[in-house]
Amino acid sequence: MTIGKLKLTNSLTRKKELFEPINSPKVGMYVCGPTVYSNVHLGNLRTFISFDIINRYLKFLGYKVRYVRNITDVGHLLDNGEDKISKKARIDKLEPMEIVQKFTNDFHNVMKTFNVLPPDIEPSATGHLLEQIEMIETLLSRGFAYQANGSVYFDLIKYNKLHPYGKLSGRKMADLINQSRTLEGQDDKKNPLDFALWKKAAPNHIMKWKTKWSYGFPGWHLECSVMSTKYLGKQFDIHGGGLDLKFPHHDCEIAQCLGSLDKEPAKYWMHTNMLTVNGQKMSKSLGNSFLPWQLIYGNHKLLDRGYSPMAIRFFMLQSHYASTLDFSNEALNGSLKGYTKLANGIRILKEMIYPKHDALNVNAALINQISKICDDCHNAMNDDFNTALTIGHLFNLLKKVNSFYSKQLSLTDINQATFNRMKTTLLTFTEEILGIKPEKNINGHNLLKFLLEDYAKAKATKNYKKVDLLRQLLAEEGITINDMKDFIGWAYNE
RNA sequence: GGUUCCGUGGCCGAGUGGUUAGGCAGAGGUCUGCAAAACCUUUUACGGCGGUUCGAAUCCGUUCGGAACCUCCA
Repeated sequence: MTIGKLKLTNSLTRKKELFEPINSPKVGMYVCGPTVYSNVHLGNLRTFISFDIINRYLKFLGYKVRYVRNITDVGHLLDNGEDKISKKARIDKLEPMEIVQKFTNDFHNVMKTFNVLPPDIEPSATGHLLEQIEMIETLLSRGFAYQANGSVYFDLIKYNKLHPYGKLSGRKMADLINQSRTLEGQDDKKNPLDFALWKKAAPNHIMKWKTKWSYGFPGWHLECSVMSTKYLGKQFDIHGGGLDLKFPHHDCEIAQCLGSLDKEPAKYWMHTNMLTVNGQKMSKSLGNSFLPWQLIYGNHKLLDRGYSPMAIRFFMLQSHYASTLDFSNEALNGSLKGYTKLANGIRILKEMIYPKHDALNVNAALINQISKICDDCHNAMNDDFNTALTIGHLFNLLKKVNSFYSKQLSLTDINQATFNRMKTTLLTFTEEILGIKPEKNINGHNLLKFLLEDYAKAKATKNYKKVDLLRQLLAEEGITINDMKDFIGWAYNE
């Protein structure tokens, strides 16, 4: 066996571990989704593309994955205690649910545009208020929470006596207490580190629900604990999110789950790294973030041009999810060219058929080489979903395909089984696992065929004026004509 | 200050003890009416210093530089 087993980096242990699901072949995966008070930006997109790959690859390996990705539609507070969605609703004079719907729609459009598969369940915080209230009650009854002025807070000092708080991010309570910052409206807390489970709403607050504690709303961390538990059980396999959620959000989730259920919620924690611009994290507050649409259409002052969604997806997959990825025109241009090369190769490969022949010239070395590259692709994905390395191997395979196409290598040198494996591997990894799908489709294949025949005739009669004209006309339609040794080929332009 | 991480060739970006990552760009070649595409060959490399080792980009120490988190963030 030359193909190994799946390993992934577990943020909880900081080690690369063999992936062993709790109830194989079932796999439960929870990923923190967006807060829908504005458009998702490119950095958010990177995270969701990364988990899309993980979802796709786990399914490819035959696991029965239940992928849950939430929509946060309440509970994210600003420094002054106002809810992000409430604030946007107040400014735009809209119902909070109109804000939520608008940006949820945008989020879904972006996901679809970038070929991100939808999750199996996409729960929202406001749809799970009863469950959240129940968890608060459990925490209160177990003594890990306390009421103060209509709000309920998680008692971290008490919790920390039983379970170390901050183990995911490597923080210690003593250090945290020394460094905590005083925020507005936190006078009710026993300890500044305690976080809200339920927050009493100010009179002008629009999003609020009646409970025995107050008219109020749930704290942000609570929804993820509640919804992951509800749909995946007390313990599930993978919990993911952006690196910036590791602390405090994910440490708080662990505290809520352990505090109410006595179980570690997730076996493996996975964190995706940040997209950077000139070495700095892309974020809304720094003003260096791009919207996906701006990148597609090229309408941003930092952009030289627009890039197609698949070129952008390819760009992101050329790095590992746990590394930062720096964003620049130069890097994007490089990826665009690489992507175009891959897309053209895929088109050629789809039309390539193994010829009928007497297999006399079988080249064992070539067969071994091709099968090794196919193994390499699997092993690269098995190594913590290393898409960058996988793409490297796919290009090695692509070279073979192109060599067969241009007849620099002959298909009669390999047997049918090798041909089939080469074809299946390249197509499956590119389209199913990496989710890179063809963007351009030529309508009017017959017309193209006719023009290429005409072109060939013009060439044969050395009518170069016509030859050049046909080349130019087709170039304007996005097609490059390639004169091959004994036939006329074509490819997509960038 | 605490926690975590990074520094690879012109650009992006894998690799973690010995053997070509890959893409883009550059050079040469095959092919070509000229091109283009493709393929082949090829230049530029592991921040500095010290250590471990037969051997280090990879391990250890140190130093310089950069980033993220500690406030909402994917």
